Amino acid sequence: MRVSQAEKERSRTRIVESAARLLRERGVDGASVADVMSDAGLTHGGFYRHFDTKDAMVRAALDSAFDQMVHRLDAADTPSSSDPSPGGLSAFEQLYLSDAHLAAPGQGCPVAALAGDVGRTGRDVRETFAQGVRRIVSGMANRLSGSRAQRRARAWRRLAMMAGAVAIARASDPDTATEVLEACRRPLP
Amino acid sequence: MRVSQAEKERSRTRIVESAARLLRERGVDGASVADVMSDAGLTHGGFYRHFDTKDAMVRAALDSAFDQMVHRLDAADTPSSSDPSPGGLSAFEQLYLSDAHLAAPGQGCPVAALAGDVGRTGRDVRETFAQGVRRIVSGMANRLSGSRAQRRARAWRRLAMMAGAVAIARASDPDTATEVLEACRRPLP
DNA sequence: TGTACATCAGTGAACGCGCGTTCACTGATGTAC
DNA sequence: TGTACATCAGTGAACGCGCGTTCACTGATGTAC
Repeated sequence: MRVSQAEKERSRTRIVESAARLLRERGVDGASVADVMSDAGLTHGGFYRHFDTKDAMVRAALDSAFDQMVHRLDAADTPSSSDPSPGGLSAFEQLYLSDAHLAAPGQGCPVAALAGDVGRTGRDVRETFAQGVRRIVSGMANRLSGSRAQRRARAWRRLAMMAGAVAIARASDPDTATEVLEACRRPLP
Repeated sequence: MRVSQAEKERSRTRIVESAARLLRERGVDGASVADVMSDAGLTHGGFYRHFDTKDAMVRAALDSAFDQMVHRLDAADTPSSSDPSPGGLSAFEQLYLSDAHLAAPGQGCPVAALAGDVGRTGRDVRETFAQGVRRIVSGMANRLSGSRAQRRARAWRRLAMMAGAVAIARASDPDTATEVLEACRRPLP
């Protein structure tokens, strides 16, 4: 049942998109190769026609998730419209700290969902993750004011706070989740 | 080979301490019951004389890890010595954002190490986690100035930022790790 | 353009392995007299 | 205080299960002539 090259490429795209969602929802260990293939409408046996190892799939899925995130950052904040007041939240930051983001990890930021998991994986996956995080930070820094170093430092602080807040909120009860998100929605330099 | 009640209690303490370390080092799925029992100097078969399920062990281990963290917060920051300058870092925060904390997750903050994992576990574990997080936040808030609500909100923001920063640093390459930690060491209101 | 054949995407069974949990067993501890 | 016996902490083998990965196979695709 060989399929065409174009069909194979579409399969690979579906696999990566399924992986990007399931990894964020269930974690690196919780999203099995069989789960991902099944979600992509395939059987698990064909997996190794697309990736050498599960790790390779994780890396491709992280790239895809970070692509999605950077795209959302670009869409939410045009450089001119953002940084509305000193310390005010940009549109991207409001989305990040929203209840919708809390409830939909599969479509959300891979930093909030997977930083802990990735910290325990191999060097290659961490390299891929770090590259993605730097893309988000660069995008955020571009939309801030101040010197280059100041903007970059502020972007790091804001991303760390937001990712930490969403991770804590997801790991807690609803009241605690509301409290941490609410606190992080206040102005920050 | 029954052992005395006192010996059983000592076994339980060793199991919980091993679990508290291994969970933070390897994650909830990565630290197996057999691993933990072996680390505590026992065989895995006896595990269920101490806990009904692995989940119950995770909850006890989280309590222990949060105890350790709150104790360290108390030791590092006596209420009078902290909040040295507006926005300055307390001794606890300096430790939190240190390279030593980065390199020793097994002895470090369970929020930075396990928030992602706990977000995917059952309600009981999340409840235990939330309780621990609130203890840390209360401790931090006590050492800040301003109104009660302001102190609490600032404590949430700082904890979220620090936990996010350490998680990102552990999931990245050394250069990126240094950059995010360095950025978060700067003053924050 | 048509034919012959090599390639290979996808299938489904199977591999060894480690997981959480259970169980029969051992023998020191705790208890009842 | 000493004896008889029930309790149960800890051992090590075993359970079913799902994991990542491998493999023989199928048959449509791609290629060489």
